Amino acid sequence: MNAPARHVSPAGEVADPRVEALVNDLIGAVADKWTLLILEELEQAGTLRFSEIGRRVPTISQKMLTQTLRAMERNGLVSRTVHPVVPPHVDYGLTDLGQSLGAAFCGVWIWAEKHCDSVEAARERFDRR
Amino acid sequence: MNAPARHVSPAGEVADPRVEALVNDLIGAVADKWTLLILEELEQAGTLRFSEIGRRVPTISQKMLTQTLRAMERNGLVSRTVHPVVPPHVDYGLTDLGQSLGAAFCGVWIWAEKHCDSVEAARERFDRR
DNA sequence: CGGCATCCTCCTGGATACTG
DNA sequence: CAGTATCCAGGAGGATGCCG
Repeated sequence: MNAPARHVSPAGEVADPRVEALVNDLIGAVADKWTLLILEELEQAGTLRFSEIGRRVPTISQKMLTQTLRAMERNGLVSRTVHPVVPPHVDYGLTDLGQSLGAAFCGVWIWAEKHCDSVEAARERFDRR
Repeated sequence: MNAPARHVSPAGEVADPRVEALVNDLIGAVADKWTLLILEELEQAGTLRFSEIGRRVPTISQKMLTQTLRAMERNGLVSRTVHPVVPPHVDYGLTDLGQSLGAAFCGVWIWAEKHCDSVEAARERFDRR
């Protein structure tokens, strides 16, 4: 995901271009389908094992699961705890940063739930041409 | 974007599976990099022409611009007004639905601005291995 | 169990050229 | 100006197999 352009914060002031590139990049990294779904699951459950997350997000392949978890870990959103036992046991949980992101996305989930009918209606109207 | 699994709303109650699929699909449709950036621009400017949006989001190709605007229009997020003059003049603006989505994403932008340093730090820590 | 490596396919998305 | 059409490369992402 490359880093696009200019952004003026909701507060109104124009951001320094360096920060801005970072922010846009960050939005791209974080506003990802799998990231969002995993974030949701971890927020609900607190802590989950690798395979548990897979079960809760059935449409994700384990490749994407690994990949997404790794990216989230790199971005400081999740913590990964390996218990040195056989068979292996790895727990994933949200960091404080991850939890704050979950809270930030809460508004979007609510929006989606509230307006999914409107969107569906809009789609049908649009498609009828 | 296919439609994944189960979702429990922030309010806590388990959603009806039909709504749920829609919501997840909606998240996928809406949590898209270009959609977010265009949403931001239209929210700031109120109304923009096709080429003006392109100028404000320099990294977007005009193909993706057309495509994303069309999808947003279909989802009822933007309204498209064609002025029948030569040369053509087309205005794009947010609908009420689009504005409400912009408001919902506001929290995410703020999060990104507030925590981009933490994320960068986390990345450096992670990469140092 | 929780991965990583490999292979292979498809779709996204960029570049370019053409039109009303 | 605001698109549509075409071509093409690269990356996303699924399937499978192996390892600690």
